[in-house]
Amino acid sequence: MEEAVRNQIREFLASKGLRKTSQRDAIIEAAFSTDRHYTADELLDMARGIESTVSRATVYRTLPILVGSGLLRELDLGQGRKLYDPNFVDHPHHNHLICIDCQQIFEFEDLNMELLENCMARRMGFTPANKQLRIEARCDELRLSGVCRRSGLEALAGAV
Amino acid sequence: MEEAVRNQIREFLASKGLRKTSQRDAIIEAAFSTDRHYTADELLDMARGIESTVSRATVYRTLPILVGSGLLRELDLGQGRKLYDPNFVDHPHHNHLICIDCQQIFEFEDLNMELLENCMARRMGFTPANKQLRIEARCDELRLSGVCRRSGLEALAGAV
DNA sequence: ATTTCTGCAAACGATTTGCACAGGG
DNA sequence: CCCTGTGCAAATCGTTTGCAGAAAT
Repeated sequence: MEEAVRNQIREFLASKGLRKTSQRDAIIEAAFSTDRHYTADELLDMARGIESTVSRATVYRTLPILVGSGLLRELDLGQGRKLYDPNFVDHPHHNHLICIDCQQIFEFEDLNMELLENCMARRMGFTPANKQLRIEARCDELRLSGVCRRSGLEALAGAV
Repeated sequence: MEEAVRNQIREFLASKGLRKTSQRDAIIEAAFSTDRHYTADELLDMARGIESTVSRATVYRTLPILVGSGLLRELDLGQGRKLYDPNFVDHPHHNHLICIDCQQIFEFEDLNMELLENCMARRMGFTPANKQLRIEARCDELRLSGVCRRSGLEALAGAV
């Protein structure tokens, strides 16, 4: 976890009068020790690797705090559970493409899209606060060659 | 409900060997009798207005069929429950702006955005199948004048 | 000492499912 | 008749919450 992130979080907690506990520390440390997406439960596992007394409830109570700090992003990609994305600071405007074939999530950024979204919102009389674009798509390579290097998946015969 | 939609659904059910029942009829009739978004539970209420024996289970079992037919769109706007949008046929590429102040959902379309999304997906080696853009935003009018004329109005905006 | 935090377990709410019966073809 | 469709109620699953004790300030 970067020192800058650690400091920002520390400041945020202090500004809200929130206390420093070993459980929160462990959750925070775990939350920013990767650049991959994770679920609340996966974060629980990671945090328990640092501090074994962390409970699921505390993870669920801490996540909204981190999201509120602006350093962690909450994603709902429509899979029945939320994902958390610590990659938010470095890439604040990234979008997500979900492969229908292998379920992998790919991040991408595009300045034009970002501008266009802001433009649309303003035109309607709003100031955008949070945007999420989700594209579900099929892998071309899998369809054309039968194999996808990204996933190692092989296409079923006859699949379109 | 438009006759064209009714016919398309009828054909779809027949092509899948699905039977015609009074409950399904009522659900289908209800599903396409409005152009507003609704939840599964709201659809249950509407369908019961037509055929009182409709159960929640049947609604939940019928919804995926309608979505599969391509005439009804499933939305997950990150509110913990799914929304269904019968407006899909007329406006296949619309996006959603959710007002943080009044929670109203506004639909809008933009050709450039549509093109850009397709372009991004193809550049990454994918063929897009389903796209969903969600913008959460604050109402400028409410912020500036303290009142929003839209609040209390129809949620389906005429924005283009 | 005061107040926030915590773990536990129960509660929650949308959705799914097993079952035995109803009803469409 | 056969087999799909149905209602009911119980099960699921991620997430939230009430409570009493633990810990931070």
